[in-house]
Amino acid sequence: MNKINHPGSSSEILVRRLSRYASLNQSELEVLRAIAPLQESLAPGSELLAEGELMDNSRVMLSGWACRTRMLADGRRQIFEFIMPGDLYGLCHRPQAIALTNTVTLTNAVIGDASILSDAILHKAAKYPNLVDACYISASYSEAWLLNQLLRAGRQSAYERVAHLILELHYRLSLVGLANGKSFSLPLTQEVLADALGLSIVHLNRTLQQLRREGMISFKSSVMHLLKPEALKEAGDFRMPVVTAHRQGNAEHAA
Amino acid sequence: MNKINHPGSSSEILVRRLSRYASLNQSELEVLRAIAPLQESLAPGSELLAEGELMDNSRVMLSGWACRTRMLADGRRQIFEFIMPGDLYGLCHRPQAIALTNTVTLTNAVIGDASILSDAILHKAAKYPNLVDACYISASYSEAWLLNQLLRAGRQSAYERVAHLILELHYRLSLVGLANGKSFSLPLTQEVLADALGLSIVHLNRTLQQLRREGMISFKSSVMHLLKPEALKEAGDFRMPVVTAHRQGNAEHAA
DNA sequence: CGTATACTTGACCTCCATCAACTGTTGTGG
DNA sequence: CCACAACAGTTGATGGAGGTCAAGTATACG
Repeated sequence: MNKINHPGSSSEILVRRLSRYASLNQSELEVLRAIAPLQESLAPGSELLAEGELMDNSRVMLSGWACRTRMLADGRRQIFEFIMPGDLYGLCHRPQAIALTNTVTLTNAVIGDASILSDAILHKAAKYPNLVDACYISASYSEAWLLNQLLRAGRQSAYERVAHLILELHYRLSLVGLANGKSFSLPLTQEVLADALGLSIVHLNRTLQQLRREGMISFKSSVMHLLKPEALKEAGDFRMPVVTAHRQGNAEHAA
Repeated sequence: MNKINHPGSSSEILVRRLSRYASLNQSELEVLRAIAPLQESLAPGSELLAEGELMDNSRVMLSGWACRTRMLADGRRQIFEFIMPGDLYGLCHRPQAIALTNTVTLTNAVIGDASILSDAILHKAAKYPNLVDACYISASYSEAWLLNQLLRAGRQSAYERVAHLILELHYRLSLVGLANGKSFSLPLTQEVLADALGLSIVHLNRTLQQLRREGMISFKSSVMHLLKPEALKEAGDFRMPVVTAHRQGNAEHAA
C-alpha cells in the first residue's frame, strides 16, 4: 500500500528541499548526493532519538514520517513536530547538545546518515556557503512549524486546529514536491493527529467528519484531499510562514 | 514599585546568565561588559521586533519582561515565550533572517545592544569559544521553554498548566539570580498569563484562587511565592530541562 | 478624588473529554 | 480462500472543564 517507499528512498528529496531555500552549486549537490540510506526500513514506532540522549550525529528522513514527542507521567502524549521526507533531525550547531524530546517513527521509514552534511556546514562552512544558508533556513521553518503548533493548541478551536494543520502539512509537502496539487498522502492515524493537536481521538474524528460533511476535505485510506482550500484557509486562519528575506521557497499553491 | 529597574540595568545580568552555561575567560567577559543600555527605559507595550521584520541586530533584555506573541485575525493572542532579564532575542545565526513573531515589552524594560556579542560569536567564534558555547546553550533553553509551552497548552489541564508555568518561571529566574529562595517578582497581569497558557482570564483567575486556597502559592502585588514547591512539582509534572552534557546550570533549587 | 485598569465573583452554557459499544479494515495463518 | 485477531475508525450518551457575559470590587495613576 505504501508507495512512499518505492522511488523515494534516495537523497534526491533532500536536494529538492534544500534547493528551494538556496541555489546550490555542484560541490554542494555532491555532498547531498553522497548521503546514503542507513538501513532497509524502520518499522513504525522505532525510536530514532531519545530525550536526554546526546545528539552526536545528524540524520535525514528519506521516506516515511516521524515525530518529536514527549509524554506526561500519566501517559498523555504531546506531539511537538512532524518529521516528513526531506526533513533533517538531530542536527545541532553545537557539540554536547542533548535531545529535548523523543523522536519516533510513525510509519515505515528510511533514514539517511547526514553526518557528511553536518560536517560540511559545521566545519567547512566557507566552502559550502549555500548549504549553510539552506540548513539555517530549514531550521527556521522548523521553528515556524513549532510556533504554529503552539498557536493552534493554545488559541484555536478543534475545527480551526484541524483546518490549520491540514493546510500546513499540505504546504510542507508541496515544498518537497510530495503534494499532487490539492491532495497528498497523509499516512497518520487519527490518534497521532489527535496527539499533535491536543485533542481526544473521538473529538478529532468528529471534527474530521464535520469537515467532510461540509465538503471541505476528503480523507480516505491515507489520502487527504483539499476540496475547498480557500474556505479551509479562512476557517483555520492559515498563513504561509516567511522566514528569510531572500529566495523564498514558493510552493505550488494554486487557488 | 518596580525595584527591578534599579540596580539591574547593567549587563551584569548577562554575565551571570552566560557564566552558568560556560566558564568565560577575561576577554569574553569584556565583550559582555561592553554591552550598554540602548535608552532609558521602554514603556510596557513597546514593540521590540515585528513579525516579518529583518532581524539585523541582536539585543539583550537588561531589565523588565517582554514576550514573543502572535495574534489571530479575530484578536485572540498567543504568547509563545517570555523574555526576562538576561535573555537574548533577535539573535539569529544567519543573515537575512526574518522574525516569525512579534516581540513586545510587558513591563518597563531596558534593552541592551548585543551586536558586539553577536559579532563575536558569528565572526570571531574561534576567539570566543566559551561565549559561542554559552549562546548556543542559551538557545537550547529557549527551545526547551517553547516545548514546555506546547506541552502545557496541548495536554495539560488549567490547574496543571499554571503550576507548571510557575515552576518554570521560578527556575528560569533562579538561573539569573532573580529568585529569592521560593519567591520571585512576577510583574505580569493575569491577562498576559492567560494568553501564555491558552486560558481565559476568568479561568486563569479561578485557577490561581484555587492554588491559593490550597496553600500552594501566594501571589500578591506581583510577588509569587511557592508555598509548597514539591506539591506544585507533583501537580504540574514539572521537570528541569537538561540541554547539554557539560556544565549544567544548577539553579538554587532547594526543597 | 476620579478614572482607568486589574482583579474577582456569579450565572450560564458550550465545547470537548470520557466511556462504551459497534463497525470497518488489515493482515495472518489454517 | 476464509477465519479471526488486532487495530483503526465511527457513533451515541453523558458530564465536566473551561469559555463567555456581566457586574462588582480593589488598586494604581494623573
